[in-house]
Amino acid sequence: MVKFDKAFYMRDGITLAKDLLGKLLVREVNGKRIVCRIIETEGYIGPEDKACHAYNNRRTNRTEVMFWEGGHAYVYLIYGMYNCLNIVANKNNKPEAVLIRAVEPLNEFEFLMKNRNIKSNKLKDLTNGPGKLCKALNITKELNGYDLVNGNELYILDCKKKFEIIKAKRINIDYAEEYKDKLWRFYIKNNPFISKK
DNA sequence: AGGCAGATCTTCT
DNA sequence: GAAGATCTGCCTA
Repeated sequence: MVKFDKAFYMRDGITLAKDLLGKLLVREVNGKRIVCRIIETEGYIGPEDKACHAYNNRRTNRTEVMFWEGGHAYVYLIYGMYNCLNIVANKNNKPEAVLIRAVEPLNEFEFLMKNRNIKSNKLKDLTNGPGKLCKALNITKELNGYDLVNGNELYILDCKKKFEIIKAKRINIDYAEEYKDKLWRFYIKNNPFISKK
């Protein structure tokens, strides 16, 4: 299996959101190598997307990484408690990113359980949400700006497995006016690890 | 099966 | 000072 090169990430955020489905997200930490399949994503494309943190080219400490060229990790804290992992897309100064909303764990289940520390012992509760998967995979703001092309702590591998893609509205962006109804959420049909519906 | 409160804190106005 | 790309446990039915 092949690690993606820069060119894979240097495309628009919607195309990348679709193309990341089914690919393998790899996290190396504590001497372990955790492999997950990406099941659900959302595209955010500044500056015109009102749901995007970089709407109207808003460039701040937080959104800075979105303006970098594709292939970096954008990790931010949400609701004071949870981290969310995004994959930066497109070229330099095109603030676009793909939110990873859900993944399917393929190994190291006990490690993920321990990180999550919840009552449920169901496998599907481990990583079926953006905050959940970050906690399970030990992804924090230390990885903000991380280079997915050259790094070995977090990266993405190709996978040729086939599946059907469902398009849907993005989640929890009611403030985004006409952009809240864009079908920029994508997930793999019939996969049990979807975050909602 | 669905609704709700609470946890918790960075970011930007 | 308010809001937010969320999640969990507890409650009712």
